[in-house]
Order: sequence, then structure tokens, then C-alpha cells
Amino acid sequence: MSLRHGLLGLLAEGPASGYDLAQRFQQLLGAVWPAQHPKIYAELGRLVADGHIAVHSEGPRRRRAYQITDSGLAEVRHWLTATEVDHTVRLQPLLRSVFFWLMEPDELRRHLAEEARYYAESAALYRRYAEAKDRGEVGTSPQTQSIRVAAEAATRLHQALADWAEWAKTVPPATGTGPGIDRAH
Amino acid sequence: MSLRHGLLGLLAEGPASGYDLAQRFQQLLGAVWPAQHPKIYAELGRLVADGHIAVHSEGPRRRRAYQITDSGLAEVRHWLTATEVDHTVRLQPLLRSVFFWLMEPDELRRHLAEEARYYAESAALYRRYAEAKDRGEVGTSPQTQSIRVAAEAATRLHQALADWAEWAKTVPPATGTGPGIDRAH
DNA sequence: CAAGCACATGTCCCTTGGTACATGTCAAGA
DNA sequence: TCTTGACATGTACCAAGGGACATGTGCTTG
Repeated sequence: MSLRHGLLGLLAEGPASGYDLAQRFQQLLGAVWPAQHPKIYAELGRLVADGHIAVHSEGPRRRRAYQITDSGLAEVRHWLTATEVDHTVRLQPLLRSVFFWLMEPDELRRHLAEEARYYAESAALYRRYAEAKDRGEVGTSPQTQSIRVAAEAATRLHQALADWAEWAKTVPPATGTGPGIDRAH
Repeated sequence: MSLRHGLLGLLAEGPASGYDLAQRFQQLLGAVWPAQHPKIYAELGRLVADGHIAVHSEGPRRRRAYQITDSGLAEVRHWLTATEVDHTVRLQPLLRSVFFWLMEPDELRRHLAEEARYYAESAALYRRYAEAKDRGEVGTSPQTQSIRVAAEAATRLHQALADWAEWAKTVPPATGTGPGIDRAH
């Protein structure tokens, strides 16, 4: 489970409440690992029970901030260094592309143009963040350094998908209008 | 749900049994959309109940092949053309990269080298398939045309990740050994 | 001072995903 | 003939994800 380690990783930066974590998860990891606040509160409860985090402070409006423990820090480090990487690329547009032959050529062209536009735009977004960071506009902490590296990955991935969609538009359509020949049997 | 549409898409190519679909899902979509055979059989039952597929033939060893219906074809086409694309990039290595600052510089270098190796190799794999297809070695059906387009996406994505990992190795490590300063409170 | 809004934490339920386990069928080769 | 292995289909259970709904709290502003 990655929500667990995502939370531990964020808490390694310093104490935070469930609300903080939900905001930060959405802002920082929303495009990669969506998480709803109910799941976050539930997982925080489990992390407390396992001793990986502890209540740090209670504030106004029932706010309860948590702090990572040595055990939690060890756990997230163990995840990072000693567990196997899952390389599965869960990407819906990739799944869709396998079935492009079921689309009308016109629709496919429109679809690819829209995808190219979307990915070019989001690549630009990540690129702007990376450039701002490189100009020193977003701090120099270890955390922002890592986010810079992640932003580079996001930029390259989205740019690759934008380029791919542009390329795919130039491929002669080989659309089939129906199921395979065996269907008539 | 994408398993449903993946199955319908594969059945649009022609009749197939649950066993066939499990094999093909693993081989064709395993790196993108993992699916276990129990889920496939269950989903096939639901698709029959919804009238999207029908039993095509029964064979030896309890083999039961299904055929897509007009309703099923309409359903998968509707999914392809009229539903919103989910652009979430569910990629564990990307989540991990946000927490690189928690790793020792040595471990991080080793990790990035291994990632670069893995992605370069898998990019080469997809590239070889694309080249074979372009030489006409894997047929010319609409389906294989689409798989060619998908292979191009896979090649570019994996190459982008390989390049990223190489690039990341050159970034000066900004690793922090502990949680944020607030922790002492 | 009332209203509205952002802050803050949860419950509930349904769907989906993943793993373990169980069973039956046929062909090939030792 | 026996055994192995590929073919083929499921059940059961538990974990995780996602959305709807519910509730309480304090600050700001008209």
C-alpha cells in the first residue's frame, strides 16, 4: 500500500494534521496518487496503532497534528530502499490506445489532438515549476530538491506523451469498423 | 472500470474464452493494466448478464468462448469516444522520487542506476516490437496497427524514464537524514 | 450579530483489486 | 499406466479505492 508510505514520507518533513496531509497529498501527489480525506484519516489511525506516528499536538477546531516516530521513519526508509519497485504504468490513455482501431479516423484525430494539447500544457506546467526552482524561487530544502527531481520526471513523461500524440496523428489510420471475421460463425 | 472495457475491446477482435482473455490481458496489457483470472471470469459473467457479450461456443475441457454483441460493441465505442480520459499517472517510481531526500546518497545512486537499466531495457523491448511491426513481421490488421501505436507510447515513456534516471544521477544529492526541524517540539 | 466560509474530522457503503485455494479436463511422455 | 503439466473455470475472502453524507469549529465580513 502506497498511501501509507506517502503519508509517512510527508510526515517525515515535520508534524502535520490529517487536514494538512489531505491538502498536501492533493497538491503534491494528486496527479500521481489520488487520496481522499476519509482514507487519510483512517490510515492515520492505523499508523498510530502501529506506532509509526504519534499525536504531536492538538489545536483549535479539533485539529490533531501527528509526528513521525523512529519506527515510522525506519518503515518509510525500508520501503524506499528494501522493497521491490512496482514498474506498472497504470495509464488509461495507454489502455485506450490499444483499442484505437475501434474509433472512427475523424474521432481518433480529434482525440489525439486533444491529448497532445493536454499533455503539452501539463508538461509546460511542470517545466515552469522546475525552472522556478532552478532560479531559487522555491527554497533549497532537501524536500524541494526531491520535488524538483520528481517534477523533471513529470515534465519528461508528459512531454513524451504530447510528442507521441502528435506522432500518432501522422500514422495512417487503420481503423476497422467491426469485430474480427470469426464473429459471423 | 477499465477491466470491463479492456475485455470488450479484446472481444471486439473476435470470440475468445476467459482463459484466452487472461493470457492475452497478461501478455498485451500486463504492464499497464494487470488483471487476475478470477476477476476476468467474474466480469465476463456480468457482461453476459448485461447483454454485452454472449456465449459463442463450448469446447473441450469446459472451454466456453464468448462473442461481443452489438450492445457490447456500442458500449466499448462509447467508452472510447464519449467518456472523459483519466490522465492520472499511477506510477510508483514517481511517488518514490518525491521521497528521495530520505535515502542515503549511495543508496539513491544505486537505485537510480538500477531504474535506468530497467527502463532502458524495457524501452528497447518495445522498440524492437515496433521495428518488427514496421518491417511487416507481425501482420497488418487494424488491431496490430493500434498495438504499434501503443508500443510507440510505451517506448517513448520508458525511454523518458530511463533518461530521467540518468539525469537524476547527475543532480547533486540534497539528502536529509532526519525529519523537519519542528520535530523537536 | 448573523451568515458564510474555510478549517477539521469523521462514518458508511459500494466497487474494485489481489491472493489463496479448489476443481475439473485432456494430452504427452516416462 | 501413471504422472506431469498445460488447459480451463471458478469460490472465498480481505484490502484498498472512491463517493456520498454528516458534523463540529472558529474567523471574517457585511
